[in-house]
Order: sequence, then structure tokens, then C-alpha cells
Amino acid sequence: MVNKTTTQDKILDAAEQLFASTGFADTSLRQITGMAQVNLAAVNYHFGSKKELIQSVLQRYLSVLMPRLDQEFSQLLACQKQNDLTAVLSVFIKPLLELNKVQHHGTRMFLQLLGRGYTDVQGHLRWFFNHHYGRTLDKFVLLVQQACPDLPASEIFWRLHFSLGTVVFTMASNQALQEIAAADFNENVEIEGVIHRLIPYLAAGIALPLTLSGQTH
Amino acid sequence: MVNKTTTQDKILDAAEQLFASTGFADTSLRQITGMAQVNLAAVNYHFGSKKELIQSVLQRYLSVLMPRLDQEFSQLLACQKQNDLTAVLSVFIKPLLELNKVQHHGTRMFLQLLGRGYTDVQGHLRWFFNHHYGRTLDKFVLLVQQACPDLPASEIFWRLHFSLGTVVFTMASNQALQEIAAADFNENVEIEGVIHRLIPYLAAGIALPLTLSGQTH
DNA sequence: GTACATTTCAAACAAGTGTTTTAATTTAGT
DNA sequence: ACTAAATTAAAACACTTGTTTGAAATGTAC
Repeated sequence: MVNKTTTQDKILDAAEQLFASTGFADTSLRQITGMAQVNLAAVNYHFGSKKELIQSVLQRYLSVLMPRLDQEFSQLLACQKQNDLTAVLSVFIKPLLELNKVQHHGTRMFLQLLGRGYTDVQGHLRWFFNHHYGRTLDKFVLLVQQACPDLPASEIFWRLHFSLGTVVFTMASNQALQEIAAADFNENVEIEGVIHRLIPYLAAGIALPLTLSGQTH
Repeated sequence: MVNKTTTQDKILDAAEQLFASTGFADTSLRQITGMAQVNLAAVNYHFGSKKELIQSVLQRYLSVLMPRLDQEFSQLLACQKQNDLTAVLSVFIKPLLELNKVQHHGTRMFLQLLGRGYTDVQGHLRWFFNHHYGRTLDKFVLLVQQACPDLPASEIFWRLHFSLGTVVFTMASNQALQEIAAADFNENVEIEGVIHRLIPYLAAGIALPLTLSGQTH
């Protein structure tokens, strides 16, 4: 029995593809089991419910990504020198790109799923994430605060959420954006190219001195 | 017969509230007609379908907002001096805040709807918007390009979409963010406060010189 | 090979969706 | 006041959703 992919894996593979391109709410279990070529009831048998299937799909990536990020954050926090914001943000690059080893097109897939997760669902995914990886997130916020010592915590809060919006939206509509860019500018950027465009953009907005932000009107 | 709100208006008022807080897909016609206290069939009788109801809800704001924006853009384009990017972005402020005259909490409502529109739906709202207001949008892009003459069009394309992500995401999750900000930092910002925080953040990321964006790795 | 647990399968379930139909009611024009 | 059009109302329609059921099939251990 060579090449034995279990039913669970067949479901996970089909589910993540459909979830990423169509969203969680707009993907039915019948679509998933149809693509995976398994019986409809298999989802509830192996995962319990659709909710738990969604969490399992994300968990496959998060369980690889988050420990790596946590380690990198701790390392940066250990050396006491003040870190450049761009350096802090760049920590994400390598661990994200290594998701391609977890799965074919893993990076793109995961980031699209992340985008869907924040836009589609109201509650249970946010809770799931904070409950499992809240500690790691705190370390990141601390690093940003160290990189921008002149900004009050509330300003950093807002700017980080502005940035989260950029990332989530860009990744959720990644496919459409790539197509437009290819058609209008003849440029074919991979997900890696988008990430490298993203980081300086985010760093500029987050690190902007406060004095400048008061003179808008 | 004093205070006669028509059935159509009762439906529109209930629909926009539910759409803004729950999203288009997750709001059923029965919820809407229940809150509006009208018969279920009234939606299809007056608007034709749920799709057209969604468009009507947005249209009530867009028909006020977009001509005002178009006028402002044309005015800025007319005077040939090169405009500051912050000035270009600030054009949005007044017309947006005047939506409060259209409806109680109109600005917040509209911006949340905009957020929902870009994240929930796949096709028909994007098409609807581009078809009706594509010309106005082009003027805005032109203004941004004039304000950032050293940036290639493709870079502006990406950065504007990054910014769109920020706006859309922030407005879609506006309520949750305001609650967190109030709880964690004892600060109670209105939608106006968020807009004024947003603009310098966006301007910084969009106007960032290209040379800096190359040295990330 | 028999017995047991695991997994697969087709079918049905209960609940919810947008939409349509048909009749009753209200409104407006003359 | 009478007629015709516009609106409201209750019910049913056709369809999709996630989930459950109970019997077949498969795999595993003794």
C-alpha cells in the first residue's frame, strides 16, 4: 500500500483549497467531500463538525508557524539592543515562506486562510487563535513598542490593527490582485514579492512620528 | 398621517443595520422583515431580490457621497500645482462625515457596509461600484500619482490596495476595535477620531520613497 | 476463521434560505 | 361610491445547508 493518503488528509487538502478560494461560509461540506472523493459523512465522523474542520485546517499551519515565530521573538527580546521596526517585521518572512515545506503552495494557502478567518467568521476563530497563541502575540507587540518608544500604547494598538487589515485584506484578495497586476503592469509577482512590498509599507505607517499625525486639519 | 415611513424605507433602515453588524451573507430576509415589521414578501415586491436590496442600501449613501468626491477631485485636478498626498486623502473627510446628515450614524454605517461589501461578496458589488463610479476612482488615482511622481504606477497600485485593506478592515471591525480601545486605554474615539488617525498612517505608507523599500533583505 | 472494532456508505433528517403564488386588503382616481 | 391599481399578507415552493442514522464493508487481533 504505497501512497496511502488517509481520508482525513484528503479532506483537509480539499478543504483548505476551497476555503482559501471561496471562504469558509461559502464552502459546503458537499463541495469538500466531492473534491476529496470521500463520503459526506466522513467529515463529521473524523472531525466532529464543520467548525472543528476549519480549526484543523488552520492548525496544520499554525502548529508549525507559531512556535517558530515565538522562538524568533524571544531571541530578539533577549538581546537588549533596540531593534529596528523593519527588522522586527522581517522576522515573519522566513517562517512564513517555510510553510511551503508543509504543503504545496503552503504560504499562499495559509495567508489566504488567515484572511478568510478574520473576515468571514465573527467569533470562534479569533477566540481559538488568542487562546492558543496569545502569548506569542504579546511578545510581538512588546517588540514593536520597544522599536517605537515614543509612541503611546494606544497609538500602537490602532496602527497594528491598521496593518493587520492590510495583511488580511491583501492576502484574502491575493488572487484577484495578482491577476490585475499581471494584466495591467505585465508583472508577475509571487507571494514572496508581495511580502517584500508589504513590509516597508507597513513599517512606514507604524513608525510614523506622532507629531506629524496631528497636523492633518 | 404624520410620520409616514414607507415600507421601502423601513426595510432599508433595518437592512443596513443588520448588514453592517452581521454581514450580507449572514443576514436573512426574515431577520430584516422581522426587524422592519413588514411582510417577508415585501422585499421581493419592492426590490426584486436580495441582491438588489443590498445594492439599494449602498446606493442610498453612494449617490450622495460619490458626486461630492468627484467634484472635489476635479477641483484639485484643475489647479495645476502638485498636491500633497495628505491633502488628497483629506478630501475624503468632509464628504464622509456629512453622511451623518443622510442617516443617523450614517458615516459609521456606510463605512461598515463598505467593509462588508469588499470582504463578504465576491463579484457583484465590485462590478456595481466600478460600473457606476469607476470614473471618479480614476481621478483619485491620478491625483495620487501626481502627488507621488517618483513612484511607478505598479507600486502605487499595490500600495493603494494595501491602504484599501486597512480602511475596509478597520471599518468592518470598527465596533470591536472601539470596544477594545475603550477597555484597554480608556479612550473613547468616534469614527471621526479613527479617520484622523488613519490618514497620516496611510499617507506615510503610500508616499514612502522606493529606494527604502528595496533594502529589506 | 471467527469475533470485534473501525471505517465507509447511502439515505434521510431537521432547519434554514430566497423566491413565488394566490388571495385579501388598502389606496387612489373618477 | 365604485372601480382599478397598488400594496400587504399567509402559505407554500424548491432548494441548500450541516448533521445523524443504521446497515454494509473493511481492517485487525486472537
